[in-house]
Amino acid sequence: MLQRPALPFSRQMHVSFNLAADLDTVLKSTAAAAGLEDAAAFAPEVRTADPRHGDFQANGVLGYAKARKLNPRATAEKLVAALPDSVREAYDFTIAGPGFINFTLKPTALFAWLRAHDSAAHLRAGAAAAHANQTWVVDYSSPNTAKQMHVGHLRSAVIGEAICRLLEFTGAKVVRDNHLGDWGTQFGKLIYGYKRWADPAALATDAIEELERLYKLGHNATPDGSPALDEARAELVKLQNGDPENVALWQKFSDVSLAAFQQIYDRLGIKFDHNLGESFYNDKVERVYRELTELEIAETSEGALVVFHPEHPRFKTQPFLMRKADGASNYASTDLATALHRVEQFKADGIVVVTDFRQGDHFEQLFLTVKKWFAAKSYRLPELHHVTFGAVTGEDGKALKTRSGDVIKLKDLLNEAEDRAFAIVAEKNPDLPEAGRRDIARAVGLGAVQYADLSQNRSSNYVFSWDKMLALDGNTAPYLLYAVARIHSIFRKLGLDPAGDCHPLDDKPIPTPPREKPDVCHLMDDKHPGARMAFEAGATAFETAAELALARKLAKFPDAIRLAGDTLRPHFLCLYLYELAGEFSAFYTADKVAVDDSGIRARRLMLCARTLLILETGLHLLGLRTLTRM
RNA sequence: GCGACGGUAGCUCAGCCGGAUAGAGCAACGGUUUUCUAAACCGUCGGUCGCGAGUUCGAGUCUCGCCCGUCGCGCCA
Repeated sequence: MLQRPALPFSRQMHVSFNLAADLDTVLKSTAAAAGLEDAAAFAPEVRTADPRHGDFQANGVLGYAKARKLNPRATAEKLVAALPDSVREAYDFTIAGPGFINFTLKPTALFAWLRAHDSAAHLRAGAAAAHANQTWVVDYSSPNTAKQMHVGHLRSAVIGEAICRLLEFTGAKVVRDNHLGDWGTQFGKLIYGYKRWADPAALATDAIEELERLYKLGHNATPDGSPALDEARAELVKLQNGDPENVALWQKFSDVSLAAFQQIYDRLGIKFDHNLGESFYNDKVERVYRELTELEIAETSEGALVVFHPEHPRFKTQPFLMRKADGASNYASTDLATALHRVEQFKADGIVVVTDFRQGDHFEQLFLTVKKWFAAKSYRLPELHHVTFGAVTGEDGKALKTRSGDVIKLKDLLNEAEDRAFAIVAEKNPDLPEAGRRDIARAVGLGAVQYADLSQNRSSNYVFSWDKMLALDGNTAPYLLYAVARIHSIFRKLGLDPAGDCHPLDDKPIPTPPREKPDVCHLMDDKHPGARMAFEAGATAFETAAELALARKLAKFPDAIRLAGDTLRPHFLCLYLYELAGEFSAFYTADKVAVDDSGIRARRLMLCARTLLILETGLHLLGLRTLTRM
């Protein structure tokens, strides 16, 4: 997997991105060099360590030695004795306890890592090995058309977008696909209501609001068993049979819905590549029925076409119902067609579907079915991931509702976030002009909502609390944004540009990182790339506890990215960024940056620049906008 | 009934392939500002990791049983 020589640090100024991964590789080959028996089976298990013990620790010796009835400490000593110079140059190491090997980066190696990873492009180039040359389709948000997005749509959108960005950062080509709920029986009632009571003025001002009103009217006018319900069903049949008038209405519903959704998406930094809703797969389900029937994966049961999985304890009797007894398709059939389309049209290596946990059974059955189907047909089988998340509840533990008990519209929720943030900004920073405060409030308010959703393990329910998400203490967006703003402030005061790279995720191609940097630094000048870090020239070695703690935390960024990307759990990145911001705040308090000693000042500016780079890169990966002041 | 997810400090949550003395924030109490944004920092207090067994050098983490909560389980998505 690693094509580069696995040296954590070498004289060629080549520095690995993920130090832990490279250390693991080196230790594995060291085991062979040290003559350990069965060395090929030795797994070093290098991971980031509690800072009290060092930067990284290798725990693998214990399990390895125990399985072979060896003395773990003696084995560890043998291994350590054979460590190559590359490791000796870069790390101090000790054997501790029963046989842990602790590695602490030497300040020179730490310095070299920070020197090398000085731009978003370099960070991305380092991270891109994980999903290089892969295409991933991410299916998220996926609201129903002709309805408002409400608070229940927040998590899928926010988590999905963060996952897209993580996958892109780790090298994947990402296809963002909004699998809209744009087909179904509700359109019969909506058309019924629309044809009788549509208000053109209301449609012009807030179309979605009006469509919701018309659906309710249509629904209330067509109780079970009524002749009106038959009429509504007739409208649905006409739509399904391609009646031009109803198709045009349906198209209008979709168009105005998408326009309304985009207003939300714009605020959350989301832009879909495709909006292939259920309707798109109408003419593609026949093939699914045919192939699954021919393959005898599907069978008829009680008039419906279903799939059972005999090898599965539950799904051998719990059917996957893919065509209703009346012949109509349902979401199982369209989801099967969707999987096929993503593989055939997008050449997906991975598919990620982001929905709440209640759909767990459905996707488990879907994926089991897809695996059998694709295997039988020799279709390429992508990685299939159902990314689930828990419910959003109020502080009483119940579903989030307005005071009057209605569903909270997402639009209103985002507005309230901005308003609340504005009130805080106005209080904390009254000197700022109105426009500046508004802009800060937008970033802080929306960021707070996004970050609150992302910072918690997505598997559990999450308690929505304005006060907690907008707090300046703790693992919150304002705390992180404040750290970013303080760093900008330092550079602003000194008249310096922290890197000219304040928006690290702008659409730049992933470049091959330049490997040489000029030793001679020039005055800051945008026309001389590579010279913009002039303020770092003459930086001396890190000395203070706060400098070292911050520097060491910075070098753990690759591990956070790897963990979040591998598990599709953005909260690992959040936690890292929070800890990094904490280290920075401690450093900021303990060590003044703008000191007279040029060497000290240069190295502290370098720490500031790297902290800013990684905080901003990380926050942008989460979908947040960062600020230069707040 | 079967299954998924959750149960860790008073509250809200982290805790990666089993690893070292289980960590944060809030709340409570105490301290820090002629210095780059105090929207900050430092400290103190706070634990039967739901309960009980088991596996092992080592369990919050794995296995089994039980309790509690949320949710899912045939024609909604």
